[in-house]
Amino acid sequence: MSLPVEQPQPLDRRSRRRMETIEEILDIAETLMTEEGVNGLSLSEVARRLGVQPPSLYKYFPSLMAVYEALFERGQRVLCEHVLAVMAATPPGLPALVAGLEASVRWGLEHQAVAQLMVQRPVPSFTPSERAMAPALEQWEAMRAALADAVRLGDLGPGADSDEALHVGITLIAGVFATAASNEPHLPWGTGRFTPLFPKLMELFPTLYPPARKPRRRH
Amino acid sequence: MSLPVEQPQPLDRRSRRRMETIEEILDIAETLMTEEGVNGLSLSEVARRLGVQPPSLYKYFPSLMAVYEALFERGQRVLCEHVLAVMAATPPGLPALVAGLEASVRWGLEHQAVAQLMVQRPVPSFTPSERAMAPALEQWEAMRAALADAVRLGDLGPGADSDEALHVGITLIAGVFATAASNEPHLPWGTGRFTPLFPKLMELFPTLYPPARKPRRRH
DNA sequence: GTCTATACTCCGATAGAC
DNA sequence: GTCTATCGGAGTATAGAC
Repeated sequence: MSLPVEQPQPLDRRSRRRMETIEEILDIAETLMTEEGVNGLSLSEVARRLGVQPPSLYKYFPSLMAVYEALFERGQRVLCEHVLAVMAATPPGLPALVAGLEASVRWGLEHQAVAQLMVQRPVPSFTPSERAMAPALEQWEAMRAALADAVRLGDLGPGADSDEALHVGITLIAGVFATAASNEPHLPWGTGRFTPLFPKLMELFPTLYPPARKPRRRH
Repeated sequence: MSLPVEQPQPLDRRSRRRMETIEEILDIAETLMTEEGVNGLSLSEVARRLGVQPPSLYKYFPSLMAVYEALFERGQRVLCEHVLAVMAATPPGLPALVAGLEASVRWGLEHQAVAQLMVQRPVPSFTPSERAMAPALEQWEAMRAALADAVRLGDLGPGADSDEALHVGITLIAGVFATAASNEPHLPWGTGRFTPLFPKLMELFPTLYPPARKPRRRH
């Protein structure tokens, strides 16, 4: 997805320091949203924790909404890279799909505040740009391709090569995320009442789209 | 659940007028949360729309948090009554369970703001009281009983008489609610990309808990 | 790029007259 | 039970000195 040269590093010390500050601002903002809710983000409090006066932040972000936008964009980008990497490291077809879905919901639970900003719309006055949305589309395309692979490899029946099957997957991970985040936000994956259900929920795919012949991956 | 005499009606005109005002305040608050987000609720704006000055509201509610509490309590109570009525009017066992789950998620989509207040915790400084929570427990107990019925009637295997199966149901409706509310909040039930998946998701129950013999309700 | 100072808006809540 | 007046605080954002 990205060539070896990610950022050509034409950055002088000044620019690099500036980017570090921006990242630091976003990290503080993320912590703050975790503690006070997504709507609890305020530039004054960020400035307080960063150790500067509020007006200084306007040298880095032109408005509060710009901070939300940057958080949204960074979240989508990081999540997408993570999910694509996990899927690429997993056997194609149904295993890759399941691994990608699990990686998504686990990342969401580890970054709950940003995840809420990304999937719900808790700040009505904020609407993400199309550019910030792009990684999400890329991620869904990858899962859509995994469904097609699953059909081709005989993991699932032909009906699974469909947007409907993708939406089933999205609905299932949304359910695990919502229940776990609301009821037991601090438990690690695999413990508690909801995240252990994930493997069982994945059985819905072969139920809804049964393959004609039995799956190939029988050792 | 309630005897014919619900409220003995010992209410004089004054008390009745007062209760009407309280309901009106809650209705306005609900509309406001729908428009501006759950956090967008403000007593000043409620007063503006009610046509009074902000201090007047303090004759009905001692604080903003008390309004949240009343909204939460009313939501739980109304939802619980609705779900229990639907389940009682449906054949017992798996059909009643599915009907109750569907009624829950449909009610949530028709009252999205209150539903978010009830299941997520978008206002960190607000914590509902145990009393306001009680109807929710009653509702889960009813669904738990429906699962037991389903096992007894042969709709599901013995493993379905479990909290785990209940959590599967909760996770599924949470997923439909989250995806539909976020992506297509204004579409009626049964249209769009997510709510039509509900019947398919319900197939997960017999998949996870297959009955020994085939279900009885073959006419 | 940081600061001080400030303008502006909004809110929750209380006191007290009527 | 309504109002006016007010306190006290929060926030976003801008202007301008250094």
